[in-house]
Amino acid sequence: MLRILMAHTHRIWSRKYMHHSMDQLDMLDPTGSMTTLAPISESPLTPTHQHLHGSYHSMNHMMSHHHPGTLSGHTGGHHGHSAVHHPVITAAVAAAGLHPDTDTDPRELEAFAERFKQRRIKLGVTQADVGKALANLKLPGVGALSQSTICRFESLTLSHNNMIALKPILQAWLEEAEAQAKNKRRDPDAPSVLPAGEKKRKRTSIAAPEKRSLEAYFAVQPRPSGEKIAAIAEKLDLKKNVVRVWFCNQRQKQKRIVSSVTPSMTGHGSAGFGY
DNA sequence: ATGCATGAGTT
DNA sequence: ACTCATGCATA
Repeated sequence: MLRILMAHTHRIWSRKYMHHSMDQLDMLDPTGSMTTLAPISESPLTPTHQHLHGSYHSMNHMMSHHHPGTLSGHTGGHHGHSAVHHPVITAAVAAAGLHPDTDTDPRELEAFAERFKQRRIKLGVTQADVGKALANLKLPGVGALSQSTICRFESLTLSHNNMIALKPILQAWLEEAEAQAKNKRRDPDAPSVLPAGEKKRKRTSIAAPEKRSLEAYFAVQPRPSGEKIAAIAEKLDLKKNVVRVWFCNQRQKQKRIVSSVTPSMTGHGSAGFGY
């Protein structure tokens, strides 16, 4: 939790003082009138990939998007300072038999995520395997999950609430898997054959220079108005939607337990500061 | 492991 | 138009 609080603090700090090194912020004017959308030193060799996605949209993708039943009981404020953290309240709740935040405690989540990964690997199971296995677990309203989600769970790159919702499910799988491991098991997987004739959608990629600009804008105004988004989009020569989504995703990132901003060292209990 | 995106549910 | 959980595609 200490790490989280510190990371959070740092984040605030960053946004407040970082512009000493970001000259581009001069034209951001988060207070409204944006008459200063002047040209910033942009790299002339900026490949624009955004028009790469012609029509990668097939109805099938929409339909096949099965939602395993949103298993989220997100009741507002999932931010570190819930009343249950108060010593007195915690004691009271504990006395009442209700397990307070033994389940919601970030440290517990972190500890579990690590144990989970170790034991999963010990079992010789991949993240993708776990995701699929969850469906076979047949828990109420629990379907399969992607490799992405399992990975994010293990690396704590999910929201606090998301982690809490997934923990019991993954815990159940782990126990089941280890139980069977004793009885020795193993079966070859089914060959995943993609439904013939499907256009794979292309992932639009935002070039580094544009990304840097977006980050600068975000530092000043994480939630730009539609108009500003449009202006930024035009200025960077990106589609408005791409910019809007970028900001949304950026905001989501901020809410992750572990801010993955440093692609360097990954997943090790020692001084793993995200930043 | 992570970037860009979708879609259901909110505000 | 946003938040949230989640995933395809890709580095």
